[in-house]
Amino acid sequence: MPNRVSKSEQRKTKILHILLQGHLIPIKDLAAELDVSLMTIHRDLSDLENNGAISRVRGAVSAEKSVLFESSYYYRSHKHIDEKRRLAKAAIKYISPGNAIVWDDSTTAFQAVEYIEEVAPVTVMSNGLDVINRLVETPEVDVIALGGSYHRGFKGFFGLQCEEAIRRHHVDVALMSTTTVDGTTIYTQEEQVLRVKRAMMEIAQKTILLIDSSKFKFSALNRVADLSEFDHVLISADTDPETLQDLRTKGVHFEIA
Amino acid sequence: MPNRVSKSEQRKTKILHILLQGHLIPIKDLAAELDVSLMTIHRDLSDLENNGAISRVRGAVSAEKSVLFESSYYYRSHKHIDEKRRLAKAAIKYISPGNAIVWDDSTTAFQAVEYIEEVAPVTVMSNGLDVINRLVETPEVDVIALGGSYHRGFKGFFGLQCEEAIRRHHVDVALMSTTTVDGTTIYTQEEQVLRVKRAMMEIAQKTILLIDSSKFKFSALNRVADLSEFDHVLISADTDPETLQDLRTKGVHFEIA
DNA sequence: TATTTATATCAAATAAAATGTTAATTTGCT
DNA sequence: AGCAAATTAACATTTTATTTGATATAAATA
Repeated sequence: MPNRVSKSEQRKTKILHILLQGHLIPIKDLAAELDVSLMTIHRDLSDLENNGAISRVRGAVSAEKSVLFESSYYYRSHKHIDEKRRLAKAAIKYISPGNAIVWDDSTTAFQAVEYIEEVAPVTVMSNGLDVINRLVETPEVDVIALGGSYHRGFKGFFGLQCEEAIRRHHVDVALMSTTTVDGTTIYTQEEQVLRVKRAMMEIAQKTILLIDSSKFKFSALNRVADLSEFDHVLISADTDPETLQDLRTKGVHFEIA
Repeated sequence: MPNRVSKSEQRKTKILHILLQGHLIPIKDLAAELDVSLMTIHRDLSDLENNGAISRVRGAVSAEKSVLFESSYYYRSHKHIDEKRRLAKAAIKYISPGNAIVWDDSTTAFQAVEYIEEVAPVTVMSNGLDVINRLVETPEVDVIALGGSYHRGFKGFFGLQCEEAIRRHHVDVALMSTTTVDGTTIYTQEEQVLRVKRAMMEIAQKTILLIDSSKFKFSALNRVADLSEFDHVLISADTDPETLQDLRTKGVHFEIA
């Protein structure tokens, strides 16, 4: 399966990368760097601005602070896709036909949409708009949307309404990812994301955490959980061996995918 | 703005029309009637089946009973678009910047997405997936998704979860449509749709009902409300004058759009 | 006002989706 | 089982939609 990421999405991701370097970047420089017309850059910037990822002043742009934590959708979405897909595929084996599953808004969990038909029929509950839109096309899957306030940066629904919607249910499996891992603890940057993840963990019989190799590099504000709280922790085979060894030393049980 | 309805959607609507005539129609006949290849018809039928609109037996198809009430998405969606747009546009004037609005999953209310920017910023709450997907692209609009179980026929979210999500809120305006009008009473075919509409009416300061001319022709099972319960009733100018006169005689206050 | 930046418009290029042909597979029947 | 019809799969072709850049227009800044 080839990469299905459009040129413009790739370009927007690159723009964010560039903006993360310096403070205020002239728009002309972006056009030169990415070798497209000014008009195209303007259009990209307009999209990014709509997603709350950047702010524009006349002639220049900068990244919003929240993007600095690599949590924004554009920043997350098109990196390490192969890893994420591998992790998602490995997670599928913990799901059985007839199960109800809850799925967070992470791009890692999203990749599981590709494999869900293998274990259909299932009921999938999610707060991620992309997940919902995709599964709605899959006849064997019953979809439950967790409502809430839409967050353009995460392309998902959050807030108290979402948390209450989660707690109305009980599911067999919770499948989720995280912003970052430090030691044996996982963290995320935004409180509302934390709350949703915690609620999902509470209502699930079995919890599965997917960690791609990029998650070991950053730090974030809010503690979500300890790795030991998950029934299955799946870590990408691309992860630095030292990191893996360190986790083993700390007594973490995990599976490599 | 030209019609933005794809050929295949138009064809699927035609297929449903044909199926509503007779009982069990041979697939070959459909291909001949619509002048496309068998393969294309098979693909269309597969889509319709996924939406729960038809059932297939080997060599032939028939419409599902629920479609007979014209409530299925395909059946509803591409008819009387101009009327619906006019109604939606007329309804916009009851919305002010800063308002919170709730919007049902009707195709009539959906048309209001075209005009919502005129009164932005607003907060829009809806159980219709198309509405949500569209408004998420509109920067000035805060979107609240009402979650619930996805119904493929209506392309929306329903059930107790949805109703509870509605009742958590209070909004300035509720904008909705109906399946049918008989006398001064509006009806709908499915109980879960009824429940959602009633909940929306309860939480709104001001309720607006949009009725296009086709709504006066059918009958349905569940009483939703009386026209007098709405603050504003907007009726399409294409409606039969006798019907309008009759409503006036019955003391209904409405506006023509 | 002069100059730069931003947006609108439209035509060309590119990408995506729909369609039909043919081949393979499945189904229902005897 | 074996046959015929129906369905699905695979792929080439066409059609449609989206993206892009050139140019024109408008808005902002100094």
